[in-house]
Amino acid sequence: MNKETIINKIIIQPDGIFDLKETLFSGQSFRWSQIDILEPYHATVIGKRILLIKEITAGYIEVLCSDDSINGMSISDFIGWYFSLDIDVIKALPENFCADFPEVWRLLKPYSGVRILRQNPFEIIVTFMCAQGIGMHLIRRQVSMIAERYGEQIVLDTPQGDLIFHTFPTPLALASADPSELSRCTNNNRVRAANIITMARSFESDMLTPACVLSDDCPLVTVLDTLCTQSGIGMKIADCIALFGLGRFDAFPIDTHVKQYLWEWFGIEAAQHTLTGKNYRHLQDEARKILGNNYAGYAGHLLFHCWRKEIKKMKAF
DNA sequence: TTCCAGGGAAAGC
DNA sequence: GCTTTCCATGGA
Repeated sequence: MNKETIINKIIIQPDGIFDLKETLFSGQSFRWSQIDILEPYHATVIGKRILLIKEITAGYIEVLCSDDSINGMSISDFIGWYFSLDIDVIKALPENFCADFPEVWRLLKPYSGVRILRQNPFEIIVTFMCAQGIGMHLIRRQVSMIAERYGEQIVLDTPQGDLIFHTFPTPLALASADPSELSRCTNNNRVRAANIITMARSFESDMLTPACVLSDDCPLVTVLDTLCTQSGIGMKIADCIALFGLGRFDAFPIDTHVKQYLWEWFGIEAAQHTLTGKNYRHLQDEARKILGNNYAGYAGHLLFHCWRKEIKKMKAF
């Protein structure tokens, strides 16, 4: 059993002026959880290191970590990269966006602090394979159960007592999992469990990793096509993997909420029709005309949260 | 009981 | 190739 202690306390001051407060952990960050020690923290495990966010204000982020580096980067550099603090997607929107959609612009500006995290590709693939046709709550539960059952336990030694964390399982751990046992972690969905195992074996044998590793050089469509060869990964999930796990901020996933705001906010008529494969691509093209190409997915994610919270009045993130 | 939840794949045209 | 139908599960 690994026992970790917090050895680092670091203050990060983003270059841009983001109001990260409250919005930082929105959405795709399924493995972030609130924990209670003396005051609210947010905690997650990156590789084998534990990361705690102690405080976030408009000007800085205070971070605690169990090591002085992660993935070969200093904690400060890692945080900047991990939270994509270099991206100001509001500024990256096309010039005429504000003039063309003033009401959306007004609603969207407070969401500029929503960050897309550069999360681990394998973890994101598994996470979004768990995300078909079910609610956020159940997605989170599946990911937690998978980590608890197949990940490595890490204990954090704190003055207030031990806290238990789990690393996300390696591809090998899931590749060798028993389907019926894994299905207990996937809402008893055996097909999903089998798909994850098959994917993990592909990942292990480098059938998937080239597209992931080389994604920066790889045309987006090639990355997506490679992902879609896996059973259990369709177009939407492939886009989510590219966006949240491969740093492809041009990938634009379309789900039921995105489809709704594409019609309600931007008047794209095709968004009233069924999401067939052809219509899905068509809607992406239309969205890129409005949001620009390079950060279409990033902007879409802000719009996604803005829509859910401001219009649909949903509380859960 | 019914219907929805950040879809996917098989069957059908 | 594109569209419609079926599938699967938990929770409100």
